[in-house]
Amino acid sequence: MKTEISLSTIRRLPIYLHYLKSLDVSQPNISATQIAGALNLGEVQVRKDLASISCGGKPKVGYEVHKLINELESYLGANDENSAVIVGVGRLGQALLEYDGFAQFGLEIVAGFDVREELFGKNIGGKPIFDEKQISGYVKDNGIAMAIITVPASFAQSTADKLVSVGIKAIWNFSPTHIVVPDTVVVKNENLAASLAVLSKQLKEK
Amino acid sequence: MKTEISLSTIRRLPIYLHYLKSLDVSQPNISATQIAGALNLGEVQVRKDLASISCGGKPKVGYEVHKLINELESYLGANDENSAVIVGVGRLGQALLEYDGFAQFGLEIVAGFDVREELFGKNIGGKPIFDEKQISGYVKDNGIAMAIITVPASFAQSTADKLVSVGIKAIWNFSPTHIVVPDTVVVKNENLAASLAVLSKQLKEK
DNA sequence: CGCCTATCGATATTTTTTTATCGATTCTAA
DNA sequence: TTAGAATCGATAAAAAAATATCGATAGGCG
Repeated sequence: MKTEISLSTIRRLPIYLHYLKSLDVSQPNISATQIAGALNLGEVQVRKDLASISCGGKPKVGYEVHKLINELESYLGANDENSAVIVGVGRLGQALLEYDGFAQFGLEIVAGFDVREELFGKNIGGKPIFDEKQISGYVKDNGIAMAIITVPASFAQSTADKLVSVGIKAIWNFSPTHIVVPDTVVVKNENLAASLAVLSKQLKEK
Repeated sequence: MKTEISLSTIRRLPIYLHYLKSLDVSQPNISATQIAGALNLGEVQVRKDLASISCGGKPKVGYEVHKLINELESYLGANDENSAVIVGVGRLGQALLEYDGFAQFGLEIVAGFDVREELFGKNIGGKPIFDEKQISGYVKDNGIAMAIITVPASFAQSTADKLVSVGIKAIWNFSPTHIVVPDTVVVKNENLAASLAVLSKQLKEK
């Protein structure tokens, strides 16, 4: 199927992938009903989501688990632009550099950048840390398209501007501020405090 | 106005709040048009969102900035259940313990829990770290309703089960696994790797 | 083999969210 | 003091997402 896949669907695909991988290998097939039950989703929704990336299951037996995993991985991971850099190697930046779940999606954080001299040349999570001044060269030389911003809020927008100017096309911003970028660039503002506030709000509404 | 506020709207409220706070104090009023322009949203959407929590602005002049901030803060922060604990004091847990943006929403992370003895009694970000065995008592004694899970994936579900059993009502899960909880509990699964994968996907679709 | 059940995929319906339109209100200024 | 522009709030329309319905098909079983 080749219609446009909605963002809501794309967001659920990694969840399916993860769940399928957690299954016992001895289970060759799985039904949408079962997936829906395990993940607390509607079974029709699961079928629709899977229909958008899979070539289909069989009535009564469901989908082949390994085939589905392949299809999900190839959809999510088939991506040339899969390297990212981190700007701002504080606690959070370090946590992300050491986080080992990215590879599952064919993604890799390849380097960190900071302004603090004492970090230059260090290795964190096996990734080198460089002087922030070198970002431009590094990004251009290596054709990097994605960047993660974990600098203090007051530097977030200027960092984003700089990244955009050197050719970054996707930004994941963890600074507690909302950055604005040109339409040609994809940005996800991840405000942790705001997320917790929303959760707290949901809790209260119950 | 007292109609149910949609989750999409609630998610945008912290963004408005943050933006308003970033404004020059000398600006007493602001229009939906201006907010929409700065944040890249539709101006009607901004008006509708604000209408749900504010008692209104005036034509031609817009909204009063300080009043709007108050209204947003009181909506987002007026919450008794505003203390959270963190389970799993690794890099990410530490980063969150030191993160200072939560107070803005009237939220506080009050303690961390881990299984590693060498952490017991330590202070991180001014917050005490305890033995995970003490969670139950702590949560009950202090009436904590929210918990953040930053343990390795393989312990995430069991940690969640335990938290639910001691009375936690909202869980923010950072382990790269999808946890399932009873309907009475609010959960947000925050899979960092999956988020980056989605961003990467969006980038590719362009 | 023929019936029953689980499940798929497609289409239709409902609900939710976003966007557009328009009359009413308030300020500015001639 | 009246014309004009900016902006609000409400209602309507459109778009997107979630959910329900239903015929078709594959396997199990008498």
